[in-house]
Amino acid sequence: MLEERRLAVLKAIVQDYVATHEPVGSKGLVDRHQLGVSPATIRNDMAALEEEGYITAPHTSAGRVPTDQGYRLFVDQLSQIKPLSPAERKGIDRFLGEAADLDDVMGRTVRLLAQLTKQVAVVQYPSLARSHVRRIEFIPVTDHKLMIILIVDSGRVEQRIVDCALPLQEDLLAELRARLSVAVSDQPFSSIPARLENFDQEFPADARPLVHAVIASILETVTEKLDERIVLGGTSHLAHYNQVFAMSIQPVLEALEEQVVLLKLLGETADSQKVSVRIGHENEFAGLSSTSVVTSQYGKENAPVASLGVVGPTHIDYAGTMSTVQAVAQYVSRILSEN
Amino acid sequence: MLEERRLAVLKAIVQDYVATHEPVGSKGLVDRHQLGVSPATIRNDMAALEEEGYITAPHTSAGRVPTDQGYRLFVDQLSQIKPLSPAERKGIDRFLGEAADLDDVMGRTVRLLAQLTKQVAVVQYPSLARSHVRRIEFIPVTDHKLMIILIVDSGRVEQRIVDCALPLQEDLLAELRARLSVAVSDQPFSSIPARLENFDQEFPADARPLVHAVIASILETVTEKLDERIVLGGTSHLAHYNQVFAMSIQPVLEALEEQVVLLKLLGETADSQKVSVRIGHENEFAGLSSTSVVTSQYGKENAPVASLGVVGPTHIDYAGTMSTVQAVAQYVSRILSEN
DNA sequence: AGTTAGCACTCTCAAACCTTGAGTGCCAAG
DNA sequence: CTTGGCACTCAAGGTTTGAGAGTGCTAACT
Repeated sequence: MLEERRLAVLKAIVQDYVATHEPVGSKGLVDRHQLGVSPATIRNDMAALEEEGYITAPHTSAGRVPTDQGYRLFVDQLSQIKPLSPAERKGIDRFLGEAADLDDVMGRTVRLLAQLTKQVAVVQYPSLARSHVRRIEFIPVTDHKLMIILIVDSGRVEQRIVDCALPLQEDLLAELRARLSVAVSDQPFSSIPARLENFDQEFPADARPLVHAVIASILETVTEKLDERIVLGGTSHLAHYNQVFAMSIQPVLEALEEQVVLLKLLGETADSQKVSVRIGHENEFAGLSSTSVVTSQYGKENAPVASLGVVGPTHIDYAGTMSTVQAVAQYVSRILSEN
Repeated sequence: MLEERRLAVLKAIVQDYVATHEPVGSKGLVDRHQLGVSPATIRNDMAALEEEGYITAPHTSAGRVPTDQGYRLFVDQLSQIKPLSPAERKGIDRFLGEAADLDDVMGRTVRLLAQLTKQVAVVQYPSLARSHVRRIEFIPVTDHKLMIILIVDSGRVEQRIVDCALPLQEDLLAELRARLSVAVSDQPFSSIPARLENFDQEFPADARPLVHAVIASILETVTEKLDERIVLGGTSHLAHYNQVFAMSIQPVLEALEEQVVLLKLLGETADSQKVSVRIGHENEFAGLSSTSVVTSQYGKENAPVASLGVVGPTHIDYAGTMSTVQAVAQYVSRILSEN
């Protein structure tokens, strides 16, 4: 009985605060919600909630504001993902459906997410680490230079140029390509280092320099280039908080400029198809300690290839944002699998 | 005589205002600069300068602030590009010298520019429109799918996949590649549409579908993909102005998110090796009307391939910024020509 | 002529002060 | 356990005041 109402009060507080961005008091609560009790009773509940750390008062005589912990409880137990309206779904479908190549898909996705949520959107390119090599090709550029092209199943194409001490020999290249093809085709990137471990043993000694150079280059691509690509959008929405809310966006902008931070942000997405939410101080990075991050993975059912999401203030509309992120992730998954 | 001192006064005002970001008064001017006259005399000059529109007073009893027109005069006549210190040159050299591939060069450049100038940095990838095709290659992906790879002299590699109605024939492809090679190798992109105009005539009728598809795809790459790539960095520096100066960064962030705007910004760079400066309202876009843009082209001596620059407040350190932008552009040019 | 000192005037900024109102916590009664 | 009543607290907004910075003007000086 009492427990139940307290949760209802917390829910109402979060909803009101998200809507108005102003501390919410007991009077307003009973006005705007059918709680069936008087403000005084609500005050008692609020005192209890504050005691337990779910809400806090900015100062003696203001209303209450949810804490990170309060939002957490709200997200975990009190909010349900609301399905998008058919119109929204159709809009997403149409906008993303027009995309031509991978770059286009990523670009459109980030703009779409930013626009729908009115927040900063973050979209990661399909991760090489979780992709498979589809093909490998060589293009001799000059006598001593070879371009290696890796075609990846997610649609990405990686290329790299190798400098070789000795002139390239066509037949050797063909041989190398054939064997490499067998060795790495349709294999996950993560398994490639192991697969190429003793690869050079199959070749005669005089072919080793070239083989080594090529393998080294591939390994470099496979490991180094794993610093994935990320696109960002909607940063101008940040300026809004700055004015309305008294919070500096500098640290946030700084964090968003760091690829490393973004990668970790998206990388920490729970390994499930569900949407993941990190609230305020749950974020590892100090600069993001007053923001919430809503992410989801996309890709095949059980084999996500990357993540996307949005970064917003902690007083974000969790239900709406979560559903949008989830929907967009699903659409991107579908579009990618169609190619 | 009188003209000369007035200019000196304007110069001093700009310098002081850039340094302090506060309106500068007659008293402070004579204190900080050796003008050899009394404040009262300066006041007369200031009144004249205001009359002519070079400076303005925020309110009755504050000092003066340069107008866009004032900055313009300062940049054109009163400031000289100061050479970088050897230490700075060395720093640039070392940092950019480590770059591996084109992506790396661009990424490092934008970070470097942002860090050196403490402003938002904008770097455009070498423009395809001003590049030359170095090679063209085909990779059959499936029976009906062909990947076309364009290797560009600036280091970019463009790829595109063509869907073909008929199965691909190896010999036809080889033939096509050979002829295309002759037709477009070492030619500027801009000339390609013309060169491919009647290209299909050389082939037998039954080969036309494939030839058409390939040509269409190349033309598409050549024209559509011309929406160039641009990287952005140092946006967090914007937050600083927001706090110190009372100017909203929202419109600026919005403008910076629009590829189109950025492209135009960089595209308008004067066609010379010199640094170009656009001040305040000289910028076409309303969102950037309180910012200054300092850009320079980079590339070969007489054949620039793209532009880079920074976006900052109108009260930016023009001399320092211009020299930094110029130096970075030169280094990037050198590094690119080395490959 | 051009330059200077002197002076009255204007206007912003910051501090001090007051008032208002929202919201709380507690208590005693239902 | 709930509720109405009441005293209390505190932030926010408005007003007043004083100080300070800077200007424009005039009259005298070189």
